[in-house]
Amino acid sequence: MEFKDNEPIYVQIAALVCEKIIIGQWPTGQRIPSVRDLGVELEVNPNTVMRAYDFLQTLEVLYNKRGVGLFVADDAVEKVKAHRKQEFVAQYIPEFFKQLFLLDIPMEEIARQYEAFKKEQESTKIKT
Amino acid sequence: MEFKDNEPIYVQIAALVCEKIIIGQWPTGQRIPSVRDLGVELEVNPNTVMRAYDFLQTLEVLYNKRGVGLFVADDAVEKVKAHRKQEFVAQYIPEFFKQLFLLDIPMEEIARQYEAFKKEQESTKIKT
Amino acid sequence: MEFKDNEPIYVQIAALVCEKIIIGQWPTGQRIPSVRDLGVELEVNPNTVMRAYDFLQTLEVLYNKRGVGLFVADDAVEKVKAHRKQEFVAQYIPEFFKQLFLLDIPMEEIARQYEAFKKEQESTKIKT
Amino acid sequence: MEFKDNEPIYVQIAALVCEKIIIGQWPTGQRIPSVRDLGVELEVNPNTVMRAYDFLQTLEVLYNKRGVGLFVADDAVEKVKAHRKQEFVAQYIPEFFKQLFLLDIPMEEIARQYEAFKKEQESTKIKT
DNA sequence: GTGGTCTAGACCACC
DNA sequence: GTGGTCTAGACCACA
Repeated sequence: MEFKDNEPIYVQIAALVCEKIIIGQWPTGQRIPSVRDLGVELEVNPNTVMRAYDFLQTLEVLYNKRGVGLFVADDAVEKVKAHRKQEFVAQYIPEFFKQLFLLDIPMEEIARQYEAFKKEQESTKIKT
Repeated sequence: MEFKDNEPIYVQIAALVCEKIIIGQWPTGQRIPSVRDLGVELEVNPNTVMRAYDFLQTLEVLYNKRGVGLFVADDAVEKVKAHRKQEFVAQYIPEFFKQLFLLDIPMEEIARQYEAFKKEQESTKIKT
Repeated sequence: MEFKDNEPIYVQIAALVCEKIIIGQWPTGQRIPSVRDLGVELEVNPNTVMRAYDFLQTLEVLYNKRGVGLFVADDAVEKVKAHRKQEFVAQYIPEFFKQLFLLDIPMEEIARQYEAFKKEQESTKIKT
Repeated sequence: MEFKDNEPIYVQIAALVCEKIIIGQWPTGQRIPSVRDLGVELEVNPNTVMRAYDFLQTLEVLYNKRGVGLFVADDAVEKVKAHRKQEFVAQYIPEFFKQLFLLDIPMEEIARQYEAFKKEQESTKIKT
């Protein structure tokens, strides 16, 4: 897998995991891939995967059954959503509005583009 | 001034300068503060300001009269807007849409909040 | 049963067994549950129980009658108490005092809380 | 420096830093040793020091001036004390009481030992 | 097998 | 100079 280089890899992995949890690909209560396995799959060092898992453990999205593996917490989906939403509202939105305002981009255009984006998403979802 | 810590300070300073140019606070053709002065004002190392200015010179938003100082280019406003818009559309928007989609936030809510934001901006503009 | 995750499970099981011996729930000379039975009861791997039993055998708190099972040693209570007390004084107390000192917690408060704790213990003991 | 081997080194380093902050050896607002320097002093890898510093940054006890170094937060002392006290009450105290109760150790003995401990502490303090 | 800790060494952006 | 990221590889306790 290819990563953006303006953000640490482990952060991107954490985000990836969160998405898998949100969309239900890694269900609640289930064991997730070991750091070694995911490391091989993503072509990164197991330590890097661990750092991502570590972060999600402090968020209590994952928990550890020792000697067994890491598992998705029961309320992981809500926690992830809450965390992401908070970040979104606190950081993304203000910056977004500022840019829109300074660049004189009408909200209608954004809304139109978003409709197109949503359609695209749903069509790709069906394929998967 | 306090800076966000998820972005290099010099980038934030460059953005600040761009905004001053867009809103006309630093008009085209006019000399801008020295790195030392702005460094003192923002409480950062002059080198950091220098780096921001350098960056804007490569974008040809600022130009250098040797021994005199840095000046705002004639077509600075258009250049800045073009650059920012390109960045905004290419990087910001896709990520923004993705979050909106994953978190099930309706576009209508965003639009509503933006109206409030615009009103606030205009009222503070008058004060300044 | 749920275990603390800052200590190996087998150590916690060993401690649990010791307590049962101290309070007389598992009297001296008596056979104790098999690793399988206790494993089922505590919802852990039998191997983990085995490890706890092994540890207590090296302490000579338990002894093995081959083909029959594990039994509580005759002087188990004294041995356990001696062992625990030694550990308590050597490791726990110094750390405890250090914390108390750094955090400016008066000994009187601790003593008061302990009285409350004792009362609670005795009242629950009656119920059981 | 020598570390206990029943606890990760980085945790012990974090605790060490906290103590230095509490007793005022590393005052509020002041820069602390670089990861490299402290690594040399404690004879551990800089990465290990960093992990300790990292942890204290998430607790907002330390903060980062980028390219400059790490600094002790303004309210570091209170934060550290609050954090330690909470841990102390939630984990240490219950275990402490339980042991005292099971081992029939009178509170008076503990209190007496603590007095001795305090005197020793204060006499060593004078030397330093 | 699992996660976790630690080291050594490299590279980076930032100030 | 600073912190931060990443890798490779070793070792460990735990289950």
